[in-house]
Amino acid sequence: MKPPKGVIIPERKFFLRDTTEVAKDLLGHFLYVEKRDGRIGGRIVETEAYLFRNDPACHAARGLTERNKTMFRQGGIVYVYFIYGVHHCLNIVTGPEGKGTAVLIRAIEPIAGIDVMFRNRPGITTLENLANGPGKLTRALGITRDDDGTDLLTGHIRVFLDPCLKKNKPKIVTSARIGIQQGSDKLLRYYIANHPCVSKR
DNA sequence: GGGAAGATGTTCT
DNA sequence: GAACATCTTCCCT
Repeated sequence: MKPPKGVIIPERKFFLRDTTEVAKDLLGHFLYVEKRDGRIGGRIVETEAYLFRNDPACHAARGLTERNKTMFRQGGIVYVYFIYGVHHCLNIVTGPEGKGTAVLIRAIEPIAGIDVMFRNRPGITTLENLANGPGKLTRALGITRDDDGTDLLTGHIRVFLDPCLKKNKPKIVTSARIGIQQGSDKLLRYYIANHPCVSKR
């Protein structure tokens, strides 16, 4: 994929770091998908970390299975799973191979291919509601289990870094993760303060 | 604007 | 058979 003008292309080591660091550092940067309809995507505004060690909410916590095996690959790989019989969720694997940790992308601010996203989300009328939640985001971007295992450094899904954030760091809010029972006491959800596209305050 | 209900594939007990 | 990293619709205030 041809990167947008002025962005920085991350190296593999960006994703091989500590999961909570990656989850925070992804905020404000760009996520793009390029398929039949051209390049669509936007700015990441909300993430959650899933840690494996001591984290029962993490899919990898119960060991390697057919469903979660992608989570045990090296950092920078996309892990997509199907939930509630209805929705897909997009994760970015972090750490070295075999670690079993990942960052859930919970929301983006749409920037490119907005018309395509509206087409993918019939009935939605506002920009804020287009991708402000993990299931909504995958629907808007057209991501399914077929995209599981895509490498963010070479594939049709990419992360690009915004150089402007080095000077203007976004204000990050930390909170408990959403929609889980076990491990809900851990503060592993991160989002950009006062951003309209965050799923929940 | 908010709470309840329903949809429904895949994994695990 | 239950649980699940969710979203939408419907009805109420």
